[in-house]
Amino acid sequence: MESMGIGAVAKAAGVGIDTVRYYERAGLVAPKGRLSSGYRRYSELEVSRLRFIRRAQSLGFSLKEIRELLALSSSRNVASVKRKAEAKLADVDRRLTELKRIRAGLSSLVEACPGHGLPESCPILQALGGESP
Amino acid sequence: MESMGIGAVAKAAGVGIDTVRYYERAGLVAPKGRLSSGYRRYSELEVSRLRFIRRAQSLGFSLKEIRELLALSSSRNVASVKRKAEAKLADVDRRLTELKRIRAGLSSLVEACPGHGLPESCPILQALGGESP
DNA sequence: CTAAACCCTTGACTATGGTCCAGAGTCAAG
DNA sequence: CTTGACTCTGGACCATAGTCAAGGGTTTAG
Repeated sequence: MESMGIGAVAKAAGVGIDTVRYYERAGLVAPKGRLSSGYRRYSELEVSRLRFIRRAQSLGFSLKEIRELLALSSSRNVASVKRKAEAKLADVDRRLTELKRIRAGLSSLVEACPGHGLPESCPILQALGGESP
Repeated sequence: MESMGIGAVAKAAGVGIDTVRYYERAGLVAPKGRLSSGYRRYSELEVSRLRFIRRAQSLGFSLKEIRELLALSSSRNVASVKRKAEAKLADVDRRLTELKRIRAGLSSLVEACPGHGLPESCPILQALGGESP
């Protein structure tokens, strides 16, 4: 498989054709070349790049951040790539901490609710109606 | 301060006036009442509600989810309130699991990257460019 | 009373990350 | 050569979560 069309590259990377073109508009992937007809031609390199994008997205990077990451990877600046990943990790940790806090609050509310009786006996309603949970 | 206008409630909750009206359209907050002129009037209750929305949002809840959360408070059925809170807790747990997965992926990548040298030595670029776990 | 500050509605516009469609052109198999 | 699959461009459309502007009316302080 020397080179492939947009349908093949999309299928190989597990994304939609429109998504490939969307990523191209967003400056994330470019075809290896074009036929005289205008048809885009891709190689395995672009498949890897598309998979990189998907993987990075699943790790919580926005397309803008991924574009920066890709730019850095071609500038061969390993230190910058690491710094960006570290910043993202810190962001994830912050979310994790806050989510754990709300989990604890919600959990104690659920445990304290008898599940029957008057609304006054339900701490969930008390918490939502009155002060913040 | 018996009652306040939209500007005051927005300021007290730390959001924009347009945002308050947007939340009203989205069914998240309603003014306590209106003047004959049509001006919205709010009490401290709405300030709490707005603050709750902001906090829940910062924890990664969408406005749709927050609306569901808030709907719990207007239900008079304690059992159903408890069930919904439990479902929301399960939601939070799923989020937590996903975030932990993201954290683990990022963390191992960051730890394995030397922060200098050739891109070939950077596992952030290598791992993301290669296969998926 | 006047003027500043405030508020009203409607509707357009922003960014993100796509998805879909029309109408036309191109490619590959039979 | 014909047919069906594929691809092209451009633009519309979706949801989410706002933000801003136009062109009014209202409230309040001096």
